[in-house]
Amino acid sequence: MGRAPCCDKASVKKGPWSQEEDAKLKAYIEENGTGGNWIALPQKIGLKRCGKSCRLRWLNYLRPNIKHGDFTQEEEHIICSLYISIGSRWSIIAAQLPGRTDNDIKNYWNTKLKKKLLGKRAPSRRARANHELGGATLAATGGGAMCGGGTASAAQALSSSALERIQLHMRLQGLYSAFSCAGISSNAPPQWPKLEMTLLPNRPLPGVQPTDAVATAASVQHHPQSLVGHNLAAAAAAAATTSEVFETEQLHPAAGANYIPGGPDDQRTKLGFCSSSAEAGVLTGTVEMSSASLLGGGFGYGLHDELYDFIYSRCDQSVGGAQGGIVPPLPELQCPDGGAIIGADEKFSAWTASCDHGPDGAGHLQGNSVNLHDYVLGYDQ
DNA sequence: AAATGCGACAACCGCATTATC
DNA sequence: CGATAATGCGGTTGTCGCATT
Repeated sequence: MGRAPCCDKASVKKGPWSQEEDAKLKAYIEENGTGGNWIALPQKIGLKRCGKSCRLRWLNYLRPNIKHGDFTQEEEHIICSLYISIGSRWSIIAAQLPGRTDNDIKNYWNTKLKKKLLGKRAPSRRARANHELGGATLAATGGGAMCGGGTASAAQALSSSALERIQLHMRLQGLYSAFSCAGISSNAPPQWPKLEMTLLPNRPLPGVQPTDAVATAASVQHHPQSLVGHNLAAAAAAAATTSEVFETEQLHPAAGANYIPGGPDDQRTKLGFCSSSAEAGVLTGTVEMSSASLLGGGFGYGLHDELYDFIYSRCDQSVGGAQGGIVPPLPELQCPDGGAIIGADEKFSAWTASCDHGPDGAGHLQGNSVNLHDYVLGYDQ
């Protein structure tokens, strides 16, 4: 026995809403509220719509203070940061962006931000070769090849969302390890994500478990800054916080003398990037984007700047080796059986292979690869 | 000018979770 | 405490408009 339908589909209208329907629904809810029963609501007001459809229409378009389009950089910051951290939990992300709906954010991510972040890299030669040899590829996100040799199921266990997050993480890990390789202290603090700064203080993340991507990636790198410490239960109530609080308490956290509202440092701080001065005490080296320049050292261009520029396509405006917006491709992901590669890139891998990433290899960049198993276990999707 | 491709967005669908009886 | 209903959520699809061929 299947589940009973929520409404009689034969007598329910589908498709775009008319102005009359919108007006009816809006007028009724503004006057009477939803009555706590969306299913019964359309009959009350004479709408031939499913209750779920009414709810969606109200939540996404008719309720007051809804914003559409024109996402700000701050909002992009938060979306990117949270997506990397918690994945496609759009309702949670939406709760951090007053006036935005989960549907809006989801669409914005799928149509713009995802391409911005993941769609810039051409497939590696190896990935192409795998594809030519019959290996399936994850073309949609520009991702690497699936596990080959009959291990496709392992890769299939990863959703595209998880893979996107892996890709983003791997890029970050690649940048992070660049510091280690350049002889910079391996005890350097975690650079990403610093959600403690990005999230509203009173808007913790519900349902974010230690097994989630960031926690996993962070823990295996001895990064204490995972999401684990957040108060998960209070999220729903927290989501009702005003945008003013959001602006004043969250997005302008810097109180130091160097803080310039709206300035570059401001933007970076909002996303959780330390200011270059703040990290100077630990990170005295520099990193550049291209593999060649990574080997050769560079100018005072920090990891956070790199990442910021990466996200906002500013590499071509920056100092150092980044050229023409080219970002360093992903290091490789290796399946547990050691046989297959995800997101391979020869240049970057060759470079990382030359680095010593520490004694306890599990979960670290190991030579030119990372054990996929660590990630598979960490994802819940 | 027509055909085609593509991006953006609104809406639907089905599953999971929560509330109620 | 289990069954059922209602709601919430994320993935997917459909449609429209614009750009390109």
